[in-house]
Amino acid sequence: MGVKERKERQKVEMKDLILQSAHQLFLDRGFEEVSIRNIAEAIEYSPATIYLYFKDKDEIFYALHGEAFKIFNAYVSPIVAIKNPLERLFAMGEKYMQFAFTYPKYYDIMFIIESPMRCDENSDEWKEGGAALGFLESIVEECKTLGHFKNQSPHTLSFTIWSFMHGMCSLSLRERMKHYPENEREEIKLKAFEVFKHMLTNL
Amino acid sequence: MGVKERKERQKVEMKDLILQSAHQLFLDRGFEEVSIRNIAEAIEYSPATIYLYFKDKDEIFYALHGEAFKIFNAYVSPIVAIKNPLERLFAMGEKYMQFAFTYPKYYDIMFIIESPMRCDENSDEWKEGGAALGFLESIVEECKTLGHFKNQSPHTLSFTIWSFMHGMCSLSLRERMKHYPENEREEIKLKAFEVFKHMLTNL
DNA sequence: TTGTAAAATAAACACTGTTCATTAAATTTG
DNA sequence: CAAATTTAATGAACAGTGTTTATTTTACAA
Repeated sequence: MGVKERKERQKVEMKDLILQSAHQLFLDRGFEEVSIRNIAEAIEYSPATIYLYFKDKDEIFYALHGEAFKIFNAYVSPIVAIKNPLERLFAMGEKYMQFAFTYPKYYDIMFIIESPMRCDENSDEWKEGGAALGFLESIVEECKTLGHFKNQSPHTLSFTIWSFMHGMCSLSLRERMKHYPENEREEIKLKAFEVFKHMLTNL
Repeated sequence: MGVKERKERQKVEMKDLILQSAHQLFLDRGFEEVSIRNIAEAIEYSPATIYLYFKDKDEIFYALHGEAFKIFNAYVSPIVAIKNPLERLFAMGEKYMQFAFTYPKYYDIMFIIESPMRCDENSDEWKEGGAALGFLESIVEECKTLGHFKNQSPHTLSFTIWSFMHGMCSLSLRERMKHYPENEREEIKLKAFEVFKHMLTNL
């Protein structure tokens, strides 16, 4: 009877099991450092079994890509409580930084790692990603209604802000700040963030 | 007699041959996509021979890292002809972008790829890298003498500028702009650059 | 209980970076 | 010049990677 239904349920359960295991391993070691065999071993199945549920490693990447954005959105969401939109925008920037350095492996998957990165048309993996970007744009728009950012389109300005935040985080995560003395690195990031906020305030 | 000298000369010649071959292959396919065996095949030696001249693949990475920065510095250098320092700064930003999209594989090695990235103390690989950053700082300093960027330290501001430029370039190179319609991507980058320049002008 | 459909796997393929014992070449010594 | 020694190059292997396929095991239906 309900055998077909149960089979489908078991199928998604197995997919979840794989994903959950991959999730934890990626968080610890990073995407490139985790092999299909590692995941298989963790769930006590053979490597070939993984391929009955995911076409290839990229397919797992896509799933975790969406997952990471969900976690990001949850991480950032508390800022909605902030009334002043400019303050909220700045708080979002701070949350973005904190997220990047708290969950560097997620950040990698979301913004740095090279992978097919489809989302041409069907998208689906970028639904959560687009939500995060849309959230930023909506805050920028709200700032505009209060008289900030004169003559600037929220669309363009959002990308400008994202670019700065991402640049700072990815340069740091990918160890391109080593020419700055170790004890100054944290400070220079914070100061650069202050400078950028100042630039936005007087825009 | 001069046999020792000749041997040393041959040693650096061999190193150069390997590097030259690796250089071309990396430029075509990217660092991760080129194997030691590929390089060995290209120079018609066995893979093990590579290891007589380079400790490991990272060692080759370091060499090419310096090489890429030399090419970058040469690419940017024409802007010294520009008298006005603010104009020169903006021209450097434009050159930076052009370089990133003209030589994406170099840009990868320089700023994105994950690799030991030492330079703790001895440095040497970052000599050219530091030169590029120093060049930027000197331009910012010159802008300050002309009254721009009041109350901002060139050190911090340089990193702020670098962060924005790198963020924009790396988001684009790593395909994180796919949620923007294909025909708008180029425009949004140019517009964001304009916005950032405007922000700097009124700083 | 037998036949069939589905799920899981062992084994292989073609790669990867890297090491090491062995062979080949060049140089020094007797 | 021949023998001994140092140096250079390599073949073969190790342990790993993503992925595919033929085979076996399991689960269900008749």
